[in-house]
Amino acid sequence: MSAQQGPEQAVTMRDVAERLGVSTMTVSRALRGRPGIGEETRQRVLAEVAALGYRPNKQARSLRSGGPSELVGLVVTNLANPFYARLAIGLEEVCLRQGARVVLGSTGGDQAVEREVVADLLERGVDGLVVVPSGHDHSHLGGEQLRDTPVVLAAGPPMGIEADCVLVDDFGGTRAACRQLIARGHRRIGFLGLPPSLWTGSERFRGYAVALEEAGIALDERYVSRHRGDSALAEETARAMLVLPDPPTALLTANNRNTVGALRAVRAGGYPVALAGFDDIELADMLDVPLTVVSYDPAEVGRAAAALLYERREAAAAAQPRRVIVATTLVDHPRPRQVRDDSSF
Amino acid sequence: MSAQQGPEQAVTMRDVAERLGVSTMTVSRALRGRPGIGEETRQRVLAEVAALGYRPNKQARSLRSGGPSELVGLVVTNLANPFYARLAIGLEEVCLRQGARVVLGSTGGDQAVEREVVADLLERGVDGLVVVPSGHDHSHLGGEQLRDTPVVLAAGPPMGIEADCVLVDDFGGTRAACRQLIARGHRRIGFLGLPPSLWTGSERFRGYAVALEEAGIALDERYVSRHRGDSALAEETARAMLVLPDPPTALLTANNRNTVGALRAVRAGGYPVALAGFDDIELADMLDVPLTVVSYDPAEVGRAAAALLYERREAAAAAQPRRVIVATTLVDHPRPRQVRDDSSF
DNA sequence: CTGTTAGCGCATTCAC
DNA sequence: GTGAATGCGCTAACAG
Repeated sequence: MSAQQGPEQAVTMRDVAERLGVSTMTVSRALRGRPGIGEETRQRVLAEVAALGYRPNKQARSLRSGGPSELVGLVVTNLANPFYARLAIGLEEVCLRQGARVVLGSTGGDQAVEREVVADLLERGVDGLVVVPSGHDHSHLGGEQLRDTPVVLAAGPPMGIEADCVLVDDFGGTRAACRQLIARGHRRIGFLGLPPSLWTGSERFRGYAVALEEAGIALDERYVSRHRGDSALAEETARAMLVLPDPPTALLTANNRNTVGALRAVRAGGYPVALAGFDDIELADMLDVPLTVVSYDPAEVGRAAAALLYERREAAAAAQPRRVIVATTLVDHPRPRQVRDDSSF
Repeated sequence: MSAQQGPEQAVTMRDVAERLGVSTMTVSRALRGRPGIGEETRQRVLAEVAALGYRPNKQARSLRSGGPSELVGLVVTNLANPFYARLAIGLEEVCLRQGARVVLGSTGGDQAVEREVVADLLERGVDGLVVVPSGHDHSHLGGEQLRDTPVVLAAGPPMGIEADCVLVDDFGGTRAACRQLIARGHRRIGFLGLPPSLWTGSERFRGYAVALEEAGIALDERYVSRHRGDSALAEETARAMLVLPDPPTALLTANNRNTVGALRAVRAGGYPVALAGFDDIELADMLDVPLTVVSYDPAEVGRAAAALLYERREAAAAAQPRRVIVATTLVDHPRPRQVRDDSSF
């Protein structure tokens, strides 16, 4: 139980050593499988360690050795966003192979908080940082203050600093989706997106615009909306587009909230409109409205980020910044995603 | 940028002290706002700290002071489960007020892994552990090995150990849902649940059974299924119930997967059946099938767990184990949950 | 008010 | 192969 009798001091290396009549160095060597110790001695030590239930203190170890803390910081706005949650899983998976764990740093999308979180994680001696940046200015993620701690940006390219990053193929995915709509005969395609100031807002719109251009379709501003709002606003916007004199026959939505809004608008109004959207939606197969989505694996973003982190450590620190793009696939009438994969709930 | 020129040693307290011609203690006192230092000196120190960009090393601090590491471990099966993700948010929120961050420990539902994760987190000197246990045997979460590290169980009661815990009102929530079905005139109510070996499986079934009993309705085993499967299996099971000679007029589902399966079965077959389920479902308002859900706030579980952790630290370590129950509410035709609440995606 | 001594738990470096 | 000294960065405890 967590409630102990006495202060119950932690067992230290010295306790093990004294009991065996050896020095702490011998214990240390045995524990870490280092050479310079007899096989017999090693066994004796390990036995005593098990008997006493001794556990090395990793903080002290990394302090003395100057080695890695085996802690990697993950800075995101909000884990409730399944993208981040799944990114975290991928990150943890790869970090674990290196013996490292992930420390959470939620920012709530606040740039000032992000700075604090980064500073705090650095004080904790993390070996690296994976950041999904909230703003456009990334200067706090570079320069002196980081003291050699590698940083990998996720889902957005570095701005104002040099750093490795992992991106989703926002452009290619959106273009593919738009192409498919065009291939199915649509020429008036509405776009519900995000502000151009956001990377995803800019790239996904570019995918839309390029696909249109490649097909020789002129971009009609009446069919374009780029704002940062909730799904209610998206629904409103979609509805407004669908009652134009010459309404679009298809809607391309650049993110989840817009997709949900568009779905509602279409369903409520019963418009004969094709839908395609970036990002998967749960239970999409159960909706009455057929939907094509641009799908990708957020965990892969996390895995790639971790890989970059560790590769950077191997390489000369000053090597060229690398950029990894995670691919997307187009999915029709998407099948349900298994979201809850343990059976406790 | 993360690529520096030289080894660029970290700035230490000594660097600050030497530059100012004072001792490291003076710097330490200034930094921690401790008394026993002149206001003027403090300002000089703080200025130099800022100038050098000095950051205290928290690992060294907690090592020397024997104080808290300000790290709390979260042990769950899988963050992709939104329950755990939101629990993590609540936990982080409260921990942050105490200056602590959350370290992730995913187990994948594997008991052996859970043991390792707990051991590893202890080696890292976490101040506390919040665990959503995978199995029935919690002995590895108690006893000597924990060395005074408080543990709080979440979503399941301690078994074989004494520990604080936070539970969801599985029983009450399910009973309320079942009562509502009964109040609406249903008497043949099917139940799709989890194995009795699981806490949630047992408690939620109890809620169902008690509600029936209170209404004087006999429990009919043909209407009861309790297995651990995916939503496809649940769909199959629901369908089988609905084609009975005397089919249920309502289905009560004890968790997400069963709810989804039931929804599919009902939708596909067009059966005139009422549905009620434990746990919220996204986009439930967009489905054609009306649904009542037992809703609760997973973040509250995290918050409560953190609170217990810190209260335990204040209290005598040997105080009585506490148990907090998080309330549930019944929601009809649930409104959409805002899942992605930042605007980057 | 400030500095000195000592040491947290462990590992590097060098003796032996 | 093993042990002693030394110090990682920081802070109690006591000195001045």
